[in-house]
Amino acid sequence: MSEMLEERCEDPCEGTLTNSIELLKSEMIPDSTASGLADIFKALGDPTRVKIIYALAQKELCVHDLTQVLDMGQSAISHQLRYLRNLRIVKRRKEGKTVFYSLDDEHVEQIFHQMLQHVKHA
Amino acid sequence: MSEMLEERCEDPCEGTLTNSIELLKSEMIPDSTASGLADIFKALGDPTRVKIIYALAQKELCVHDLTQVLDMGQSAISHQLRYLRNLRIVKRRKEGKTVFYSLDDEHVEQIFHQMLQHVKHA
DNA sequence: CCATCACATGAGCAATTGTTCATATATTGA
DNA sequence: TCAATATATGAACAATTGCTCATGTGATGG
Repeated sequence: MSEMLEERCEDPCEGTLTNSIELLKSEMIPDSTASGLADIFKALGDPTRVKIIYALAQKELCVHDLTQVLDMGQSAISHQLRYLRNLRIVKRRKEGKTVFYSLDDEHVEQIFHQMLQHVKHA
Repeated sequence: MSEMLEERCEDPCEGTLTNSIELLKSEMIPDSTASGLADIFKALGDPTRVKIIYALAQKELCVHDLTQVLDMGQSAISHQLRYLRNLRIVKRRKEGKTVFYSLDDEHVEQIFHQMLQHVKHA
Protein backbone atom coordinates (compact mmCIF):
# COMPACT_ATOMS: atom_id res chain seq x y z
CA MET A 1 0.00 0.00 0.00
CA SER A 2 2.77 2.41 0.90
CA GLU A 3 3.99 1.99 -2.65
CA MET A 4 1.07 4.15 -3.73
CA LEU A 5 2.07 7.02 -1.50
CA GLU A 6 4.01 9.25 -3.77
CA GLU A 7 5.02 12.88 -3.44
CA ARG A 8 7.04 14.86 -1.04
CA CYS A 9 6.91 14.98 2.65
CA GLU A 10 8.19 18.12 4.35
CA ASP A 11 11.78 18.13 3.07
CA PRO A 12 12.65 19.25 -0.44
CA CYS A 13 14.16 17.39 -3.36
CA GLU A 14 12.78 13.96 -3.83
CA GLY A 15 14.29 13.74 -7.29
CA THR A 16 12.24 10.71 -7.90
CA LEU A 17 9.54 9.56 -5.52
CA THR A 18 11.05 8.96 -2.13
CA ASN A 19 9.64 5.46 -1.71
CA SER A 20 11.14 4.41 -4.98
CA ILE A 21 14.53 5.44 -3.62
CA GLU A 22 14.03 3.33 -0.51
CA LEU A 23 13.24 0.39 -2.75
CA LEU A 24 16.31 1.01 -4.87
CA LYS A 25 18.40 1.28 -1.73
CA SER A 26 17.18 -2.07 -0.49
CA GLU A 27 17.96 -3.67 -3.82
CA MET A 28 21.40 -2.11 -3.99
CA ILE A 29 24.49 -4.13 -4.81
CA PRO A 30 26.20 -5.36 -1.60
CA ASP A 31 29.43 -3.65 -0.61
CA SER A 32 31.45 -6.83 -0.93
CA THR A 33 30.13 -7.46 -4.44
CA ALA A 34 30.84 -3.87 -5.46
CA SER A 35 34.38 -4.17 -4.12
CA GLY A 36 34.97 -7.51 -5.82
CA LEU A 37 33.72 -6.13 -9.09
CA ALA A 38 35.83 -3.01 -8.71
CA ASP A 39 38.89 -5.14 -7.94
CA ILE A 40 38.72 -7.00 -11.23
CA PHE A 41 38.09 -3.86 -13.25
CA LYS A 42 40.92 -2.15 -11.41
CA ALA A 43 43.22 -4.98 -12.43
CA LEU A 44 42.38 -4.22 -16.05
CA GLY A 45 42.67 -0.49 -15.45
CA ASP A 46 46.37 0.03 -15.99
CA PRO A 47 48.22 0.31 -19.32
CA THR A 48 51.00 -2.06 -18.29
CA ARG A 49 48.58 -4.75 -17.20
CA VAL A 50 46.50 -4.19 -20.33
CA LYS A 51 49.60 -4.83 -22.43
CA ILE A 52 50.51 -7.92 -20.43
CA ILE A 53 47.05 -9.36 -20.88
CA TYR A 54 47.02 -8.49 -24.55
CA ALA A 55 50.35 -10.22 -25.07
CA LEU A 56 49.37 -13.30 -23.09
CA ALA A 57 46.16 -13.50 -25.09
CA GLN A 58 48.35 -14.19 -28.14
CA LYS A 59 50.41 -16.91 -26.49
CA GLU A 60 51.94 -18.18 -23.29
CA LEU A 61 55.05 -16.16 -22.41
CA CYS A 62 57.79 -16.17 -19.83
CA VAL A 63 58.73 -13.13 -17.75
CA HIS A 64 61.76 -12.37 -19.87
CA ASP A 65 59.64 -12.41 -23.04
CA LEU A 66 57.27 -9.91 -21.48
CA THR A 67 60.11 -7.56 -20.56
CA GLN A 68 61.12 -7.61 -24.25
CA VAL A 69 57.63 -7.17 -25.61
CA LEU A 70 56.68 -4.39 -23.20
CA ASP A 71 60.18 -2.94 -23.01
CA MET A 72 60.08 -2.69 -19.25
CA GLY A 73 62.16 -3.83 -16.30
CA GLN A 74 61.92 -7.39 -15.03
CA SER A 75 60.88 -6.31 -11.57
CA ALA A 76 58.00 -4.19 -12.76
CA ILE A 77 56.71 -7.05 -14.89
CA SER A 78 57.04 -9.52 -12.03
CA HIS A 79 55.13 -7.28 -9.65
CA GLN A 80 52.29 -6.87 -12.11
CA LEU A 81 52.19 -10.58 -12.81
CA ARG A 82 51.84 -11.29 -9.11
CA TYR A 83 49.03 -8.76 -8.97
CA LEU A 84 47.21 -10.46 -11.85
CA ARG A 85 47.88 -13.89 -10.43
CA ASN A 86 46.36 -12.97 -7.08
CA LEU A 87 43.15 -12.23 -8.92
CA ARG A 88 43.38 -15.47 -10.93
CA ILE A 89 43.55 -13.54 -14.17
CA VAL A 90 46.84 -15.21 -15.10
CA LYS A 91 48.45 -18.48 -14.07
CA ARG A 92 52.00 -19.84 -13.90
CA ARG A 93 53.75 -22.88 -15.28
CA LYS A 94 57.32 -23.58 -14.30
CA GLU A 95 59.72 -25.23 -16.68
CA GLY A 96 63.23 -25.41 -15.31
CA LYS A 97 64.42 -21.93 -14.49
CA THR A 98 61.82 -20.14 -16.48
CA VAL A 99 58.22 -19.45 -15.55
CA PHE A 100 55.58 -19.27 -18.23
CA TYR A 101 52.49 -17.17 -17.75
CA SER A 102 49.15 -17.48 -19.50
CA LEU A 103 45.62 -16.23 -19.05
CA ASP A 104 43.57 -18.13 -16.49
CA ASP A 105 40.07 -16.71 -16.88
CA GLU A 106 38.32 -17.08 -20.20
CA HIS A 107 35.42 -14.91 -19.19
CA VAL A 108 37.69 -12.03 -18.22
CA GLU A 109 39.62 -12.53 -21.42
CA GLN A 110 36.41 -12.36 -23.41
CA ILE A 111 35.33 -9.18 -21.64
CA PHE A 112 38.78 -7.71 -22.19
CA HIS A 113 38.46 -8.22 -25.93
CA GLN A 114 34.94 -6.86 -26.00
CA MET A 115 36.10 -3.67 -24.36
CA LEU A 116 39.09 -3.51 -26.67
CA GLN A 117 36.82 -3.63 -29.70
CA HIS A 118 34.62 -1.01 -28.10
CA VAL A 119 37.57 1.32 -27.56
CA LYS A 120 39.04 0.76 -31.01
CA HIS A 121 35.68 1.41 -32.58
CA ALA A 122 35.31 4.67 -30.67
CA MET B 1 60.85 -20.96 -42.63
CA SER B 2 62.27 -19.02 -39.75
CA GLU B 3 59.33 -20.30 -37.79
CA MET B 4 61.00 -23.69 -37.83
CA LEU B 5 64.20 -22.36 -36.32
CA GLU B 6 63.72 -23.04 -32.69
CA GLU B 7 66.26 -23.08 -29.89
CA ARG B 8 68.68 -20.61 -28.53
CA CYS B 9 71.27 -18.51 -30.24
CA GLU B 10 74.25 -17.34 -28.20
CA ASP B 11 72.47 -15.37 -25.50
CA PRO B 12 70.46 -17.16 -22.85
CA CYS B 13 66.75 -17.22 -22.21
CA GLU B 14 64.69 -17.08 -25.32
CA GLY B 15 61.66 -18.24 -23.46
CA THR B 16 60.01 -18.79 -26.74
CA LEU B 17 61.79 -18.47 -30.05
CA THR B 18 63.31 -15.03 -30.40
CA ASN B 19 61.82 -14.30 -33.80
CA SER B 20 58.39 -15.06 -32.49
CA ILE B 21 58.90 -12.40 -29.85
CA GLU B 22 59.87 -9.83 -32.45
CA LEU B 23 56.70 -10.66 -34.31
CA LEU B 24 54.61 -10.36 -31.19
CA LYS B 25 56.27 -7.03 -30.44
CA SER B 26 55.41 -5.70 -33.87
CA GLU B 27 51.81 -6.78 -33.44
CA MET B 28 51.54 -5.33 -29.97
CA ILE B 29 48.66 -3.11 -28.95
CA PRO B 30 49.53 0.60 -29.45
CA ASP B 31 50.23 2.65 -26.35
CA SER B 32 47.30 4.95 -26.96
CA THR B 33 44.91 2.03 -27.32
CA ALA B 34 46.24 0.40 -24.17
CA SER B 35 45.80 3.67 -22.28
CA GLY B 36 42.30 4.21 -23.61
CA LEU B 37 41.32 0.70 -22.66
CA ALA B 38 42.87 1.09 -19.22
CA ASP B 39 41.04 4.38 -18.73
CA ILE B 40 37.61 2.82 -19.15
CA PHE B 41 38.42 -0.15 -16.97
CA LYS B 42 39.85 2.21 -14.37
CA ALA B 43 36.57 4.10 -14.35
CA LEU B 44 34.82 0.87 -13.45
CA GLY B 45 37.51 -0.02 -10.93
CA ASP B 46 36.24 1.80 -7.87
CA PRO B 47 33.49 0.65 -5.48
CA THR B 48 31.77 4.03 -5.40
CA ARG B 49 31.62 4.25 -9.19
CA VAL B 50 30.49 0.63 -9.38
CA LYS B 51 27.60 1.48 -7.08
CA ILE B 52 26.70 4.59 -9.06
CA ILE B 53 26.64 2.64 -12.30
CA TYR B 54 24.66 -0.16 -10.72
CA ALA B 55 22.08 2.29 -9.41
CA LEU B 56 21.83 4.19 -12.70
CA ALA B 57 21.38 0.89 -14.51
CA GLN B 58 18.11 0.52 -12.60
CA LYS B 59 16.84 3.99 -13.43
CA GLU B 60 17.73 7.60 -14.11
CA LEU B 61 18.56 9.38 -10.85
CA CYS B 62 19.42 12.86 -9.66
CA VAL B 63 22.51 13.65 -7.59
CA HIS B 64 20.52 13.87 -4.39
CA ASP B 65 19.00 10.45 -5.00
CA LEU B 66 22.44 8.99 -5.40
CA THR B 67 23.63 10.50 -2.15
CA GLN B 68 20.72 8.71 -0.45
CA VAL B 69 21.22 5.40 -2.19
CA LEU B 70 24.98 5.32 -1.67
CA ASP B 71 24.86 7.11 1.68
CA MET B 72 27.66 9.46 0.72
CA GLY B 73 28.29 13.19 0.58
CA GLN B 74 26.99 15.27 -2.30
CA SER B 75 30.44 16.48 -3.25
CA ALA B 76 31.91 13.00 -3.49
CA ILE B 77 29.04 11.88 -5.72
CA SER B 78 29.35 14.96 -7.91
CA HIS B 79 33.06 14.44 -8.39
CA GLN B 80 32.58 10.84 -9.42
CA LEU B 81 29.76 11.76 -11.78
CA ARG B 82 31.99 14.27 -13.49
CA TYR B 83 34.64 11.56 -13.82
CA LEU B 84 32.15 9.17 -15.40
CA ARG B 85 30.74 11.88 -17.60
CA ASN B 86 34.17 12.77 -18.98
CA LEU B 87 34.42 9.20 -20.20
CA ARG B 88 30.89 9.30 -21.63
CA ILE B 89 29.80 6.50 -19.36
CA VAL B 90 27.00 8.62 -17.92
CA LYS B 91 25.10 11.61 -19.26
CA ARG B 92 23.16 14.52 -17.76
CA ARG B 93 19.70 15.89 -18.18
CA LYS B 94 18.73 19.12 -16.46
CA GLU B 95 15.22 19.69 -15.22
CA GLY B 96 14.89 22.94 -13.32
CA LYS B 97 17.27 22.89 -10.39
CA THR B 98 17.89 19.21 -10.44
CA VAL B 99 20.17 17.25 -12.73
CA PHE B 100 19.32 13.71 -13.71
CA TYR B 101 22.02 11.24 -14.58
CA SER B 102 21.73 8.07 -16.61
CA LEU B 103 24.02 5.62 -18.36
CA ASP B 104 25.27 6.75 -21.74
CA ASP B 105 27.06 3.71 -23.12
CA GLU B 106 25.10 0.54 -23.68
CA HIS B 107 28.15 -1.49 -24.52
CA VAL B 108 29.92 -0.51 -21.32
CA GLU B 109 26.71 -1.22 -19.43
CA GLN B 110 26.52 -4.65 -20.98
CA ILE B 111 30.13 -5.41 -20.11
CA PHE B 112 29.53 -4.15 -16.59
CA HIS B 113 26.72 -6.64 -16.12
CA GLN B 114 28.70 -9.46 -17.63
CA MET B 115 31.49 -8.89 -15.16
CA LEU B 116 28.99 -8.58 -12.35
CA GLN B 117 27.56 -11.99 -13.18
CA HIS B 118 31.07 -13.36 -13.39
CA VAL B 119 31.95 -12.02 -9.95
CA LYS B 120 28.71 -13.16 -8.35
CA HIS B 121 29.16 -16.61 -9.81
CA ALA B 122 32.68 -16.82 -8.44
C1' DC C 1 16.54 41.42 -5.39
C1' DC C 2 17.20 37.93 -2.09
C1' DA C 3 17.10 33.61 0.12
C1' DT C 4 17.08 28.86 -0.78
C1' DC C 5 17.90 24.68 -2.93
C1' DA C 6 20.57 21.53 -6.21
C1' DC C 7 24.64 20.83 -7.94
C1' DA C 8 29.67 21.88 -9.37
C1' DT C 9 34.30 22.77 -8.36
C1' DG C 10 39.01 23.89 -6.43
C1' DA C 11 42.21 23.12 -2.70
C1' DG C 12 44.07 20.09 0.48
C1' DC C 13 45.18 15.73 2.51
C1' DA C 14 45.65 10.87 3.59
C1' DA C 15 45.74 6.59 1.23
C1' DT C 16 46.87 3.87 -2.65
C1' DT C 17 49.57 2.82 -6.78
C1' DG C 18 53.40 1.67 -10.05
C1' DT C 19 58.01 1.86 -10.65
C1' DT C 20 63.00 1.33 -9.42
C1' DC C 21 66.75 -0.44 -6.64
C1' DA C 22 68.74 -3.85 -4.04
C1' DT C 23 68.58 -8.30 -2.70
C1' DA C 24 66.59 -13.02 -2.08
C1' DT C 25 65.29 -17.61 -3.94
C1' DA C 26 65.58 -21.34 -7.11
C1' DT C 27 67.36 -23.99 -10.90
C1' DT C 28 71.05 -25.44 -13.88
C1' DG C 29 75.66 -26.60 -15.48
C1' DA C 30 80.68 -26.78 -14.85
C1' DT D 1 80.21 -26.30 -4.46
C1' DC D 2 80.13 -22.22 -7.24
C1' DA D 3 78.78 -19.15 -10.75
C1' DA D 4 75.26 -17.83 -13.79
C1' DT D 5 70.51 -17.31 -15.02
C1' DA D 6 65.43 -16.51 -14.20
C1' DT D 7 62.26 -14.84 -11.35
C1' DA D 8 60.39 -13.00 -6.85
C1' DT D 9 60.13 -9.71 -3.32
C1' DG D 10 60.65 -5.87 0.15
C1' DA D 11 61.61 -1.03 0.80
C1' DA D 12 61.24 3.49 -0.83
C1' DC D 13 59.55 7.23 -3.46
C1' DA D 14 56.96 10.04 -6.68
C1' DA D 15 52.54 10.21 -8.73
C1' DT D 16 47.74 9.46 -8.63
C1' DT D 17 43.34 8.87 -6.34
C1' DG D 18 39.07 9.69 -3.62
C1' DC D 19 37.34 12.03 -0.08
C1' DT D 20 36.12 16.40 2.72
C1' DC D 21 35.65 21.24 3.31
C1' DA D 22 34.62 25.58 1.71
C1' DT D 23 32.81 28.09 -1.75
C1' DG D 24 30.91 29.04 -6.44
C1' DT D 25 27.09 28.83 -9.98
C1' DG D 26 22.46 28.57 -11.57
C1' DA D 27 17.57 28.13 -11.12
C1' DT D 28 13.23 29.03 -8.46
C1' DG D 29 9.95 31.30 -5.49
C1' DG D 30 8.68 34.98 -2.48
